[in-house]
Amino acid sequence: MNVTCKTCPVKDSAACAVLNENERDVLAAAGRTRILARGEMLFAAGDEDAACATLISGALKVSAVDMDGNEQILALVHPAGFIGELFAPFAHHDVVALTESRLCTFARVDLESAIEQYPALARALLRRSQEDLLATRNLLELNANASAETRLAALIHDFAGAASDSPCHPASEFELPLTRGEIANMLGLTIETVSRKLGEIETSGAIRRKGKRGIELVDPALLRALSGREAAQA
Amino acid sequence: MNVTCKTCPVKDSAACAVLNENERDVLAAAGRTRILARGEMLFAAGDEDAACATLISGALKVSAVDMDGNEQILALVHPAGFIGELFAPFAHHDVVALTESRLCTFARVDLESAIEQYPALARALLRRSQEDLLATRNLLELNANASAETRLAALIHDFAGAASDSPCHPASEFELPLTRGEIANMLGLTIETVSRKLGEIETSGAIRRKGKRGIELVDPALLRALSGREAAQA
DNA sequence: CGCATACTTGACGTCATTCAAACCGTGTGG
DNA sequence: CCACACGGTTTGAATGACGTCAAGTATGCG
Repeated sequence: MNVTCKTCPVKDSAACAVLNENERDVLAAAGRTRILARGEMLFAAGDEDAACATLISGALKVSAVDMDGNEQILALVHPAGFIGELFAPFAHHDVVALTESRLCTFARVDLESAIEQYPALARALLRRSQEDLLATRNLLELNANASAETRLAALIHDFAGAASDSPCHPASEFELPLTRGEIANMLGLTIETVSRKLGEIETSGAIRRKGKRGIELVDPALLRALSGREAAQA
Repeated sequence: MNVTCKTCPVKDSAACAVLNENERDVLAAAGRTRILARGEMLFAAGDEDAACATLISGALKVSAVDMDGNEQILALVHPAGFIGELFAPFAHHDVVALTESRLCTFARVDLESAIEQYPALARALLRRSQEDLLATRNLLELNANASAETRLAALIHDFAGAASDSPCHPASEFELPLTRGEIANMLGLTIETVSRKLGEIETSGAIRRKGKRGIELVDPALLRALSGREAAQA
C-alpha cells in the first residue's frame, strides 16, 4: 500500500515532520504502509534486509532472545517512534508488534540515501536515537539495582504517564500494554514475581487492578514513592 | 589549549574524520583540548552547560547515582568515542575519567551549528549514537537475566577483546580498567560478589589473576562458555 | 611507621526463583 | 447448553543466589 502522508496521524511528530511537503512526497514514494497483527514480527535478529519504519499506531517491542530461549525486552516503541538499525549490516534484535500496529516502512537503502539528500532528516533521526539511548539507559539503571517491587512500580508509573494525553499528569486509569510475561521479560523478573508484587502494590493502596490488564491509580504519590524516583513524602 | 588535528591519534577514527581538512580546521577553531585526571568529572547530571567531546586517549565512564547514593555505570567510552547529549537541555548522567584522559571538547551550541553546516558530521554522530544504543542494550541484556558469574565472565571477555590491538582475537594478558567497585556498579552486583566470582572463575581455570588488576587468559574458550555467548564445547 | 584505599574471605539473612498446583475467562466441539 | 481445553494468571512452599555485615589482608603514600 502506498503512503499517504496528508492523513497520517503522526505527520507532525515523527522524524519526517522536519521535511517540507515536496521532500516528504519524494520520501513517501519509497515508503509502504504495513499492518502488523499482535505478535507478528517486523524483522528478526540476524535479518540482513531488515526494513526501517516509523510507527503510526499501535505498539512494538524490541527484544533479544538468549541461549536458553529467554526473551529480554530491550525497548518499547510508541507511535511516531522510529525503528531500524541504519548502519548495521544486519538486525541485532527482534521487533514484534504488541498490539495491531500500522507502520510506514522503508528499505534501508532508500532511507540511507534520504538522509544524505535531506540533512534535516539525519538530524531528526540523531535526536531520536539519543532519546532511545536515554530510555535504554533508564531501563538499565532500573534493572540493575532496584528491587522487584521498585522496578514494577516504576514501570506502572511510566505506563500511566504514557497512557495520558497530557504530558505531565499520569492517566488515572489505563490498560497495561504488556502481558505479565512481557512485563517480566522487560524487568528481568519471572511471571510469578510480577504477579506477586503487583498484588503487594495493590494491597499497599497505590493502585487497584481492574480485570487482568486494567490499572486504576488510587494513590499516585505512593506509587511514585515505591518507584524510587522520589523520597516518600510526609 | 587549542586543537591540533594533524597530530591527533584518533583523527581517522573519530566522528570528525568524515570532514575534509578545511572543514576540520573550522571545527577545530571552536574546540579545546582538555585533560582530565583519574576521577575528575567532565560534567555532572543536571549541568545545563554540559560540553560535548571526543575522547582522544584514556577512558571515561557514564554513570547515574540513585536516591540511596549507589552508582550505576551505564557505559564506558573509549578513544575516538563521542560524549554529550546534543538536544537535551541538561545532562542526564555523570561523566567521569577512569584514567587520565585527553579530550577534544566543544560547546554544545558550536557542535549544534556544526552539524547543520556539515551534514556528514550529523550522519557520523548518528552512526555513533546507534552504536552506543547497541552497546547499552547489550549491557541491559546481560544485567537482566544472567547470573553473577556469567555477567563477570562476559565483561572480562569484552575487556580482553578491547585490550587487544587485533580486532578479532582477545588479548592474552591485560589490566582491568575498572576497580572492583566499578565492576560491581557496572554489573549491578556488590564488591564482595565480584571478588568471590572472580575467584571462582580463576579456580575454574579460565583466567589467572596477576596482582589486583591484571588478568591472564588461560582458557579463552572456557571463558567464552562461562560468558553465555556460546554453548560449551566438547 | 601509620593511615587510607582496595581487595579478600566468612557467616548469615533475605529476596527472587523454581517447582507445583489451582484458578479464571474464553472459545470450541459434542 | 455443557464439557473441556487452553492461555494467561494467581498462589504456596522450598531452594538457592546474592546481599549484608563484619573481620582480616595487601599495597601504597605521607
